[in-house]
Amino acid sequence: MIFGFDKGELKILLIERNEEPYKDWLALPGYFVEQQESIDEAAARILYELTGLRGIFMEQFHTFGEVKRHPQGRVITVAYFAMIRLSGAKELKPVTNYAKKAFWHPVESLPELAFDHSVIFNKALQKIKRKIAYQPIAFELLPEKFTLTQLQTLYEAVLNKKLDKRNFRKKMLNYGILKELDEKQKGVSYRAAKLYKFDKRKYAKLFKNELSF
Amino acid sequence: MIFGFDKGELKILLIERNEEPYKDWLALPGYFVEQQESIDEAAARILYELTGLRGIFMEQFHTFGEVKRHPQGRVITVAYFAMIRLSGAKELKPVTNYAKKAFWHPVESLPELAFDHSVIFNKALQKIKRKIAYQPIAFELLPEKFTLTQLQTLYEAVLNKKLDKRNFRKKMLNYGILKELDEKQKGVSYRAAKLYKFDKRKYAKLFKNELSF
DNA sequence: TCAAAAGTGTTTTACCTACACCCATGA
DNA sequence: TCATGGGTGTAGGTAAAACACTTTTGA
Repeated sequence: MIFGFDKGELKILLIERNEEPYKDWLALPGYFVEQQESIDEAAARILYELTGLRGIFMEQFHTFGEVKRHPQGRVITVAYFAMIRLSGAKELKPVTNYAKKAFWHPVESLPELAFDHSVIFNKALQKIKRKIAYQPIAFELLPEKFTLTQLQTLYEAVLNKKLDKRNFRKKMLNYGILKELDEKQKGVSYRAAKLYKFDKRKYAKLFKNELSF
Repeated sequence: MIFGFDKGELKILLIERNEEPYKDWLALPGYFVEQQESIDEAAARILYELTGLRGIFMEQFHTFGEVKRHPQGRVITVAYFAMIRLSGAKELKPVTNYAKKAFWHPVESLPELAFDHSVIFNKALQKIKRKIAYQPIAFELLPEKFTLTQLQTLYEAVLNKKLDKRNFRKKMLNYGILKELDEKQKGVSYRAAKLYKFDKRKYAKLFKNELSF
């Protein structure tokens, strides 16, 4: 499950399958773990094969092991989610043969997916909804420099509800984990907004393990 | 990982292994998934073989897939935690042959465990520390009828810190998920405390999915 | 009557919520 | 000059935290 955020919408990466079963169906990216790699490494490798990106934030969230979830025998899936920055048009050229193509799709109005992938998707979405409230995963989806409105729009997209602008800003700035930059937005036809950075050091200092947003 | 709570202490069930590798070492209970069962079913079966109990609260929490975690080749472990009521002396007679014996051990001062089981244990403990704050898992560890002091002692054991009695009671009762019984403790040589029950229906009514304790 | 735990309120502080207008900018 | 989003403060309510004494019971 690879999440991205673009134009105010939360999106996930889907592939069109090129293998039986469920050939031509849409599915979540994923493949088998090799003999000599850990499951974390496998997840990172598969992400790399699909997007060409490394060093991306990834986290395991659940393992699916129903007997009948794969029509041709038992398959156990260890599911991960990743979050990547979708700044501009990132080219997607799958280096894999199990996928015809890969593309971004908004999490609203997802089509039916192969296998039990809709179940997996729902679990992931639920997980990040909770997680965004106490860990700084939102910043993984934004460009390095972002405006408070972008950040708020992201929260609104993930939580699927409107937030109050003044309260949101107050709260965010109060945590003291944003660094205000001496820089403003460019190329907009309205008052340019200040840019901010996520301040990892302050975050790490304040919260050894976790943070209550 | 099977948690229990007894005499104010949080405990887990350990086994002494009867198989190589790590024969005679202490370890977390667990074994292989059969061909025709889901991983959830396997976890429930293994719990049953060890304790004779069914219908216990269980939840998957992480999957461990490092290449070298098992000396004799690759083993992927899907780890679950379970919570059982330890009222009185429950007999433990392992029906399994991979364990010589099984016994309860306080989570404080755990000895070194086989494989990477100490890592697994720490992850589980971390998980329930967070989870007890927003989901009613504590009640799974207590007898059906319990006093507020017992409940508080359990929270203190899990969170590993003292809580204020008055604030704890106020908060708990305010959630409205406890049913006060017309009954009191018996056999204590001090003022007997009121007994309470966890009220599942009220909980379900108030919170479709989750609760913020 | 003693020991042990049950049970109970108030004050202070921090945070959450609701709410509306002026400002800066580029087109 | 207009359209668009940027940016700001306050008041009221709710929940959290700190804190100590009286009551009940059985031994």
